[in-house]
Amino acid sequence: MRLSQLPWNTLKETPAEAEVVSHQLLLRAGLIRRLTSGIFTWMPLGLRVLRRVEQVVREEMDRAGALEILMPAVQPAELWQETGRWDRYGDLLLRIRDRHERDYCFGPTHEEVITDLARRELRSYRQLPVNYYQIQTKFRDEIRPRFGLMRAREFVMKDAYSFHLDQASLDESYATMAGAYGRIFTRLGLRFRTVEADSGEIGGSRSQEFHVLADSGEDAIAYCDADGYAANVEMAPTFAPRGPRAAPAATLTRVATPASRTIGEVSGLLGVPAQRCLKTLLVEGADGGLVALALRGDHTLNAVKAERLPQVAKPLAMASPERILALTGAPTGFAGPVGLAVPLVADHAAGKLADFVAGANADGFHHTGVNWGRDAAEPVCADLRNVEPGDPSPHGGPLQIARGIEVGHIFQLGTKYSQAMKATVLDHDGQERVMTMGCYGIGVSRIVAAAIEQNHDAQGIVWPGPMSPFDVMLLVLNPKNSDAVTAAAEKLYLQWRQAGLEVLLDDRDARPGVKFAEADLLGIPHRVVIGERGLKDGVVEYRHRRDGAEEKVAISDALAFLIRNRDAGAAA
RNA sequence: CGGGGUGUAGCUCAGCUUGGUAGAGCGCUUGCUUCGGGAGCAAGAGGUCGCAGGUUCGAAUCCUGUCACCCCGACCA
Repeated sequence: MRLSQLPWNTLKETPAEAEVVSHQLLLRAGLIRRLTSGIFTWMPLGLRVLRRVEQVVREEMDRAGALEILMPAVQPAELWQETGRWDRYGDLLLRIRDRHERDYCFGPTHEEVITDLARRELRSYRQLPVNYYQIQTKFRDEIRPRFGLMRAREFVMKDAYSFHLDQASLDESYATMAGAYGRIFTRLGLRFRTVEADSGEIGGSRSQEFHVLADSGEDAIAYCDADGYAANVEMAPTFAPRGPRAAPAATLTRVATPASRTIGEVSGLLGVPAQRCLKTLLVEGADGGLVALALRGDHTLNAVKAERLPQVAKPLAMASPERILALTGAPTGFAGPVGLAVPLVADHAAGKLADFVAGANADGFHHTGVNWGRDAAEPVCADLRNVEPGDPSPHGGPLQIARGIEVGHIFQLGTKYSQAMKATVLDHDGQERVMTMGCYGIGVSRIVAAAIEQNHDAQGIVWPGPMSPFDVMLLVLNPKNSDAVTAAAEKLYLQWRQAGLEVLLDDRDARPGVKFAEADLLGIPHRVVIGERGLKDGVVEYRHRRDGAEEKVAISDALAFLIRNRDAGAAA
């Protein structure tokens, strides 16, 4: 493609509406344009990125035996009423009415459509298993679209649905998909982690998320490189510290701690590290009373875990200051286990504390030298806290915590939809059997944003080779000044393309500085500069976008050199 | 939906408090000079100041309504 033929507008300044880097750079590099909140146009260069991602996804899905179809974007309400989601899905569903006053929605997902298709098409167990997929535009009417492509309302998604006679077959396809997903993100050149997701709903159902690692990610992931464990921080369990609790050594003492409500303040005032302070949180109980949750001062409460306690009301709700005052006789910040008249559950780590500091249930007072079993009842212990870096994983290795952007999710649906929609086949014995389903999604357009979040610098985007809009950017310096340079550039452009390289030729009559700056902004990994200077010596200058080191390459060697570098980048 | 903020040229923003009919930088057009990291000079084009009412001799500016967008929260594969 020739830049001289392309109306390509870059922005030197950051548009005010863009909050995150990926959004800023996508706009500045002229890859997308916003039409309205959460809805974007893909510009020529941006669309090439999207298409490359799609292509990798498509190839790996095909390789894994999935069958590509394309379902309608607009879906009739009747199907959604069958599964009950017409009412349950809520405002996320964009509803449309046609001229006959019939209700439709713009599909936010396609379980209903695919299950309807399956019940019509699939009749015999001999046709199973089957895995259909599509790459489609979806619409979810997000309450608050934000972060550009990261949480857009209209977005491109690859969704796949598999149908099986039994769980064993589903397990097999699920594993195949997990493998395919790993290959997809690896091929795209992204650093990612596969994490175990919530599998609480139906017994036996499994679910894994694929996260691109980036500091700006919305999800926190705990992982261990040593043993391969990875999970969403909400899901990662913590374990009781090994060994017995230290024996009480200090005496229970009431100390004045005026206006010290936070662990930080109390710890600072008394000179006791936060690890030896007890954080006593009061929450609404399932029976209408209050429940105390005790954590070590340096730990934080995990709401998901807390909600699993039978004593605790769902959803988790902190007690109001009024109820805390009524119970403890003190404002918030002074609660403690000594003499507290409500059930108490301690985190495993908090339960191992001895001679610790805790609130005295009196305004402006704490206790030091508190000990379980002596000053307060021996606590019921449970896993209540978020994992911290360095905590052991379930496999034993030390955990690290990183932020991630969810770009893929696979899960076993079971018979949730097939049951509701009576999607059955005849089994070997001629009996009707409800099919078991799996469901596998990839946020294709979100991958584009995630890739930028993970790969950028002060100059602009640094595309991973496989998803760059072009393999090579050929930058011609001052073409107007030299017919020889122009001729040499044209020759290379033709030759390289014939050899299968995708080349973006900057043949514009623009100043070199502009070309360099815009090339960096666009972020094509391999940049070749051809100018009068080098041409005299028969060389062009090569620079890799990420490394930044320039090297001169003989024009005659350039093609082989580029192909080698491109393939090395794709393999890495 | 609750809270906050912003709508002025393609983009980033000033002007609004204290009403007098619109500005800067970037971008765009033309010319000259320049030409290896977002050039310089000169001359231009471009805005019913989101929209609708109202107050006023006069409204970008004050008032009311409305729409859009952004941020925080709740919510959410």
